[in-house]
Amino acid sequence: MSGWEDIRREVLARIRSRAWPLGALIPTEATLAQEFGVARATVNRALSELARSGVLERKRKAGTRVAALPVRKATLDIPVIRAEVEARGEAYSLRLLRCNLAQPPLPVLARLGQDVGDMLHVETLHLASGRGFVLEDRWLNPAILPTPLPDFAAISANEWLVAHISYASGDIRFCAEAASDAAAAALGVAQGSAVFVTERCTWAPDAPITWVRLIHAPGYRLSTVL
Amino acid sequence: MSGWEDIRREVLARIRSRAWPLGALIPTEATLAQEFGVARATVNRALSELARSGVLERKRKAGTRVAALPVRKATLDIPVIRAEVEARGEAYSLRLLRCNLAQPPLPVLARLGQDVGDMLHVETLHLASGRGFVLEDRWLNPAILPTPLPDFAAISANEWLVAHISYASGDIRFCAEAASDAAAAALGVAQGSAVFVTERCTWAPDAPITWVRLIHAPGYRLSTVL
DNA sequence: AAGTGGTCTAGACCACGCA
DNA sequence: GCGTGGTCTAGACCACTTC
Repeated sequence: MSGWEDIRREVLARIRSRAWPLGALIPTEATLAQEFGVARATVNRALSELARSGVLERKRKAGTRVAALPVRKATLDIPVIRAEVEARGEAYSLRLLRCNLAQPPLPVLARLGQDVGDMLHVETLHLASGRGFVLEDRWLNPAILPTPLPDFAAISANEWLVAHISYASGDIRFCAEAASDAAAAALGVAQGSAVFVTERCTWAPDAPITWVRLIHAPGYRLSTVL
Repeated sequence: MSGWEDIRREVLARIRSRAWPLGALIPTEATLAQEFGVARATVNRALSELARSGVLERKRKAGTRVAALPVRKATLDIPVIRAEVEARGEAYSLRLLRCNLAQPPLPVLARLGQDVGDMLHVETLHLASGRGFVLEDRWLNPAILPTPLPDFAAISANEWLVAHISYASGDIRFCAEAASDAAAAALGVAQGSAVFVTERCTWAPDAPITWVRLIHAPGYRLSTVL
């Protein structure tokens, strides 16, 4: 009954009960360690976790305070599309719509921040039980690809990348858009339907890897627990 | 040069270079501690962080392996709406559109999982520099509210809650929808526009607190780094 | 300068989950 | 069983930040 999770719970209880009001300084790690009868490292673990989830704000010398305007931090799981489809108990398949070298449009270049000349343009339709699930529009830096090219009709670019260029850094954005005619046709929905769009950019330490836009079929939801 | 972050970097490098292939077992903490010349706790910290971000999968006795089908984990910051508007350098204001007791509709009850009778229905329009930014449709459990009621025309329900019922648990979902006529009118956009919708549910340990739907004006984006 | 959190160590015990 | 990761301890040093 005095693991770091117990201490975390107790600290949370004091915050909820207003014993430690929003914005207030709380006692130092050393003090709490003595009070709870544990090592300072244990208190540190509990408080660090709370800081990570946005409940506390910690600064050296300044001490630890209860976040005044809490920024909740939620963790999203971003699986590869095939895993996502199979997790729903549906059969996954894909259709390669396009795969050719071309000059990427300006918005893509702008997001990648670097012009590497022609890039490989790959369009893939991901299907769940034969119905359109996600339309993927991707630009790949050819410098990171092997020759001959992987067969993107057999393994999605998505999946090839995680298996071969794994663990790059990048950013991700989500927004809502009206489906373009082409996207609506590919997904088999009414043109102009509201669709959920994921846009991702990834870089190797030195060069851009890929820019990708995923247009999800209507009804798609992203969810997580707080 | 041998903090846990250095070890984390080195492990990531070995994974990227395929010295440790996807799905493979990696050496035990004790072994790596010896190899790197650090305490086991330091290796543990590095590997735990990598497991948290989805790069490694760890199990007692079974050991640590490189994730075969990595599920990237991204962290989302979910700020209070006012902070979000002000972070864009715009002036925040709000308009209270509705605040009355009523029986919540079935979908809301279903999500809350418990019927507490009439709930307080609060509709708020959040404005950024006078333009519609978010339309908030909220149902509150009156049992958690003080009497007299907080003045939701002065402080948004959103903000009142984080200040008074802070750090509850809940879940959150994001999706794209076509704006309803009422929502489109309130936000001043064309009816049927694609809008980004956030739906959140929060519970106290014993009773539901609130269900809320945020309809964001077109152009809204949720973003984070991977 | 001094106080606070961040990290590291060396050792220990425990909980889980394979065999 | 028994090997592995998960956690705890007591102590130490360091880095950052405010004073």
